[in-house]
Amino acid sequence: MPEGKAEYLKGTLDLLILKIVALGPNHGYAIAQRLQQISKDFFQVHQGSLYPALHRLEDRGLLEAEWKDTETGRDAKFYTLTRKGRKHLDAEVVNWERLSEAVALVLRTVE
Amino acid sequence: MPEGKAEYLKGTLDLLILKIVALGPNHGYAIAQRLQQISKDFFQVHQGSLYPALHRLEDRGLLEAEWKDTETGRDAKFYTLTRKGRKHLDAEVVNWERLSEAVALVLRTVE
DNA sequence: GGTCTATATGTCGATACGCTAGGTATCGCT
DNA sequence: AGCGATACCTAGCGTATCGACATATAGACC
Repeated sequence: MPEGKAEYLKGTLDLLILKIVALGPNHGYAIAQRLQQISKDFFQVHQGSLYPALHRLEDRGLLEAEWKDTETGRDAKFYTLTRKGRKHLDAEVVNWERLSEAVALVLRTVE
Repeated sequence: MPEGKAEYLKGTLDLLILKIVALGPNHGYAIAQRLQQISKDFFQVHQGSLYPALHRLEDRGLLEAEWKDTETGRDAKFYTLTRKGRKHLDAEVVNWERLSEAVALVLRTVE
């Protein structure tokens, strides 16, 4: 129920994360920030959604993780898109386009 | 995992059902058929998803049910959109537009 | 030195949704 | 009599997201 806050990631989270990582290797916290920023605050990924999602994607071999220092000298886990992840991302993008087109078809129906 | 079949209703099912019923009162089985037809076979609502969704919407006061005869003389439960359901549908449409616009924003990012 | 905020990662339990797989019954066709 | 399509339903499973919590460090401010 969208009481109060109305953000719902309806299964698009994996797609969005993969896309952000495709822009360049990044760590979880920064991925969430970029997502929020690019989407003009529409997407606010909570930590309880973010980290399990990243682990899921890593387990499936779509992302690779490596501990590195950030610019501020702190440790963070940087994720990189694997070849498999790139393929999956491309497929998911097509999938999303088909889905949104199908929804648009239904919503446009007036008869 | 979308192996084999790739249909996924990711939380849009309520929206789609409300929209179909908004076209005119209808019963469950026919709603699923119209949805499949309008979406050019993209959406194939399984009965295990369909009926619980209808009950959910009825419980929330967004749909009203009434047993009536179909043209073929058989009983079927016809659903009608309530005033509350109409409001909810309108809000959900706006919500969907915002969501798909936000996803598009992310997917369009190239930098 | 102590406190606070932002950064950064993680887990746990609850909740909700869609799917698979079953079940019931009626109608029309062959 | 048998079959497929119509029409309704439930139970159990997997899984994704959320809310709340836990942990730790760096920098700023007093």
